[in-house]
Amino acid sequence: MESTHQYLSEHGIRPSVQRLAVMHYLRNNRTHPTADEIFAALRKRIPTLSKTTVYNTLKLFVARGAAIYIGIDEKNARFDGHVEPHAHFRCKKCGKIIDLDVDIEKFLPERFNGKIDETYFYLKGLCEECSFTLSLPRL
Amino acid sequence: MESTHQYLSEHGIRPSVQRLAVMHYLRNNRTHPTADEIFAALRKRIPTLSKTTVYNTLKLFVARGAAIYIGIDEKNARFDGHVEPHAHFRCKKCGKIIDLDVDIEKFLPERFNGKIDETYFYLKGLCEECSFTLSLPRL
DNA sequence: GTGCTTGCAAATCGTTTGCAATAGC
DNA sequence: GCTATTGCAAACGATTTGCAAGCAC
Repeated sequence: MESTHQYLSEHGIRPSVQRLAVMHYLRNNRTHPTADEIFAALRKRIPTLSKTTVYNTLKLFVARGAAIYIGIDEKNARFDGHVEPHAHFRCKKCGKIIDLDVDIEKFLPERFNGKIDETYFYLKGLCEECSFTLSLPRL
Repeated sequence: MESTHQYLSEHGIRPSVQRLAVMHYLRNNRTHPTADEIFAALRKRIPTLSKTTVYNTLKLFVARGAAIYIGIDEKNARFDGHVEPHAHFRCKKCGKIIDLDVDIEKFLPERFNGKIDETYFYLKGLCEECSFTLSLPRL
């Protein structure tokens, strides 16, 4: 994988210890974390890190197209450091969010006279593990 | 259009002045309003209405499948009283949210071993009016 | 009267803002 | 030294909660 330094640089984002840490976390943990989850995870290595900086940094990343905002969870904003178009699935039992390869391009409406430049495709239901668990007989 | 009374009844929701008003507003104003917008609009006719009731009511509608939650706007929850699957487009200039007929069924992922039971397709960009306005020469 | 519904006030909590301290060139 | 960045504390605002009063059958 491309270095985090280089990835930030390609998006016109000056590196800092905090920014590198947040982006590295996003790109190496495909869990679609909340700002708070990122904060909790990085605080161990960077004890001076503040939640404000995590929020500032995520906002900067999204503005520069280096990360995407995921609105699949009604409670919290979630973020993804992989910006190539793809769909997200959220399990209603375990809460896990999974990336799905869906060719979103080919489903854009044919007759629409505006200009579409962002697409979000969210799916909800039961993930494989949770549907399997539910199908087991009660002990 | 089907009566609001009947629509609520079909979803197992007991009618009340407040519930009828909220659902009638949702089904007759396809603006995908926020709880606050609904509250502000109905307060005129029902001066005793409280925002808590609007929230309670919307939550009940979503739980019973009589309305859907729309997470396209990062600031507020929005609601739609039309529950047949369709996509939503939000103009980044004027903020308007438009319904789009997109056959969501046809682009569900083929190989996915979980169970999908909710789909949300959100598009963002410039609506027809706003892209036209932007293309005009400055006066 | 019993259970459901409403609505007020207060609490909650994710996120933003103001601003002074700090770091990097 | 100057500008960008960080981080603390306070503010904000949408939504939720606790609970007492009101309504319906």
